[in-house]
Amino acid sequence: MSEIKSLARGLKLLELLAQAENGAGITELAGQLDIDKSSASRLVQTLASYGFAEQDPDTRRYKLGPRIVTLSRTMLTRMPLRDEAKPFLRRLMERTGEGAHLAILSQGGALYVDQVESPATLRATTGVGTVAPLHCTALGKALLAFDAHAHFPTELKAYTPRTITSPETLRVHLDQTRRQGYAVDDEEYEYGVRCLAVPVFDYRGKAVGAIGISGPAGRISLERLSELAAITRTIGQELTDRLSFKP
Amino acid sequence: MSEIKSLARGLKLLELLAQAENGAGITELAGQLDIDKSSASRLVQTLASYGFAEQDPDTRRYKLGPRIVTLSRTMLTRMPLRDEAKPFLRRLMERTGEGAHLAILSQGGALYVDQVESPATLRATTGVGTVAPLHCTALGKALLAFDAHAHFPTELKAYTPRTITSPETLRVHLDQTRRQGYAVDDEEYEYGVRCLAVPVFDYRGKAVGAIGISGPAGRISLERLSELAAITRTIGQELTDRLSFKP
DNA sequence: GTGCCCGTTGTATAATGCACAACGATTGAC
DNA sequence: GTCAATCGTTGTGCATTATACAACGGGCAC
Repeated sequence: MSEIKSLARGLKLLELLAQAENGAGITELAGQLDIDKSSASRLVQTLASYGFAEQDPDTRRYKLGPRIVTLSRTMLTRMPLRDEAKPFLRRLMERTGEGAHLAILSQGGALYVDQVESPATLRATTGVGTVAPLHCTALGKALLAFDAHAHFPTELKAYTPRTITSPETLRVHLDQTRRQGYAVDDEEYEYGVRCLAVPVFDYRGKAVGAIGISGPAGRISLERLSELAAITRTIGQELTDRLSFKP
Repeated sequence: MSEIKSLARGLKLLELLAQAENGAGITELAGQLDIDKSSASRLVQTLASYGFAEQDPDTRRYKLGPRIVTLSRTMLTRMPLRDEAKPFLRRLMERTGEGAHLAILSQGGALYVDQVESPATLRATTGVGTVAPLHCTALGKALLAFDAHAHFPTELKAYTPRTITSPETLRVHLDQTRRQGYAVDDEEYEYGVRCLAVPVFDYRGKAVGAIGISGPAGRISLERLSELAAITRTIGQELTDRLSFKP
């Protein structure tokens, strides 16, 4: 049980550095963690000596270090699901013409772990590493509906007027999602952006992620929706089939 | 001076987890750091409780956690150079037809922090977060030649028969790079891949990064080299100009 | 079933991180 | 230009805390 306190503080400092827009000063950091300046200074120095933090030579303020970017990449390249899904994401993009994404459940949201951008000039781009809410994105809904580990969100924040904010409505919506086998985000997270997503299962039948497309509502029209859903479902099923032979 | 020991150990554990291909066990980790199993267990538990590590429920082995990917993204989005460079990277890709990259000096190499992929089916893709050697890549050479903070590599590892492995040759080569204002990697890092890069300077005249293109040697032919170099130099200069008004 | 190896947990001791304080450096106001 | 205030860093004694040792419980192979 017992956490290592100073390691925990160091990690909290990393999160604070991440939140700070233009870096953070030692005094400021110490205040937020309610620890002494000297402790904060030494902790951040340690982070810096391993490349996890960096000091601006001019302002003496600290920010996140480059080592994190490196680690992130090695983590992503070590993710088997990502390798398996890549060609299917490409196909999904080519057949629909829209940006394709792969997400997993993480940190109470949908974590985007890979993408294939659409060549169209007008494109909805959600970068790898983003955590999107579960209740108003297609990938999120797909995870929420099919992944047993997903916690039903306690707060349904409204991002647009179309966002579903009532738990009952969302539950009904998720039932429908399960029945039809794919999830839709109809401008519920961002104005003018529609998304479609389907879950992906591993050899044990457990949902391990979701793939989907995302694009301007003008191109992903309501008339094309069922056609695009069919394509997405097919490719999702193919990926699931591929993952069935992995144990 | 004095490092916080347990934080340092936690960070070392992160690096070990990054190196481990298929996750790592506690005993194994403890052995590599020469600490007790119990310490390693508690440290990794702390990492896990903040999402920096993750335990496979089946094998009980640990691997890197998803929080790192999130942090990496926030760090990249907070990097001003990246925002400034993005449109220039796009232009570079459009005018040359090759994949364009932005790199900074970090961890003794060239850290790729952004890219715009070529639409061509045959493309050389080096993902964001990769650290490439300085002596045999165009971006690396550009940084090595123009960034005063760059340390001359102690070991010049040969990746292909064309890799420059002699320090004297490399110094002469870097002099030439400085004179002509752009760097070339002629299949010195990867077979069949040629790259071109130019440094980018901030308002103080200090090199803060490099941008360049990378593609199959068939398309980046030696005849087109000077033409492509001119384009890259021009766009690099434009980005440098843009950064001059930032203080 | 039995022995082995793994990850986790309890505990006393000693090492380590912490609070307080002082120091140099930088910034801003007058 | 001078002074004061603030910031980040560094020393140091004390007390908290991380650690090593040991024991435990579970999974796996034989």
